[in-house]
Amino acid sequence: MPELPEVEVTRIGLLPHLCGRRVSGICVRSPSLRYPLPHDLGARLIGRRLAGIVRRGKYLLFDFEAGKLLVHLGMSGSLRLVRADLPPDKHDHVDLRFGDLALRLRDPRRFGAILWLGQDSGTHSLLRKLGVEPLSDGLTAKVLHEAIRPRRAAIKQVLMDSHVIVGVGNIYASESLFRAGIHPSTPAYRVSRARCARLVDAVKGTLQDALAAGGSSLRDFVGSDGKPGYFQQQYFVYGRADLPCRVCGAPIRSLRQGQRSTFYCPRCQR
DNA sequence: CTGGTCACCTGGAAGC
DNA sequence: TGCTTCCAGGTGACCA
Repeated sequence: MPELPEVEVTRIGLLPHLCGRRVSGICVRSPSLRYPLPHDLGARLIGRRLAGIVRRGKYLLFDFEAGKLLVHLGMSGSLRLVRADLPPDKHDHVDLRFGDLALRLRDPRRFGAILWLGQDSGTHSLLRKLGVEPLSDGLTAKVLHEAIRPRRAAIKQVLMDSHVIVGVGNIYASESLFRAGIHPSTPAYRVSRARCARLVDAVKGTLQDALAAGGSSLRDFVGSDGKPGYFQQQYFVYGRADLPCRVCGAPIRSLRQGQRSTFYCPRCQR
């Protein structure tokens, strides 16, 4: 599920409930996710006050002042707030307890991650080489154009490269290219400056719309089923192979790029 | 450096 | 019904 909008919706949903509260206990039910879980999580966290939650790309950083807890949701992860006495599901791997509330990580595929970063959070290898934040002023046509100029790979794959731009996953890469009218197989270096400008607007617009769709249903975040609404979003092309393009009616096509499926409209995207 | 492929893991849907 | 195969929203490691 989680691309940037879902991660951000999660962050915004958690913040008002947890900020300023202290960890009263932890429960680890699985030895490892993508990486082994820190063995000393309890010692690091219990009694610590959560000062804030920031997002970098698809990483959430829980700021406990003494250090930061990095959480990544992988392909199938979700974070929910539940009553601490709610029995865990099979794939509920970790609880961080804040009094009678528990922040519960569920991740069936276990591609997610929890790491303790200590003080040097900015220099951690997972974060150091990340690209520009798409919703920040740092992403401009000029920046994108220069970043992709040396790249011969398909624009769709470069768009998903987190060392170029963070947070654009498989769904929103297809959606953004549709909005920009760019064919996903176009070699990145051949995307002109003018088309980079369209693409920048498309990426920002796509992510912002998804964010708005998710944010609009955040009311029930606590104790909810963990699906804060972003599934209602209507995609232009993703998952719509053979269906008519919502703009021109031509059948949407799909192809494989780097073992991922891509969807596009052969008439709207050149 | 770059681009291509693989691996990690589980579950749901489709095919036979 | 039951077995097999394919596919899934991420990303780092490894190779040429």
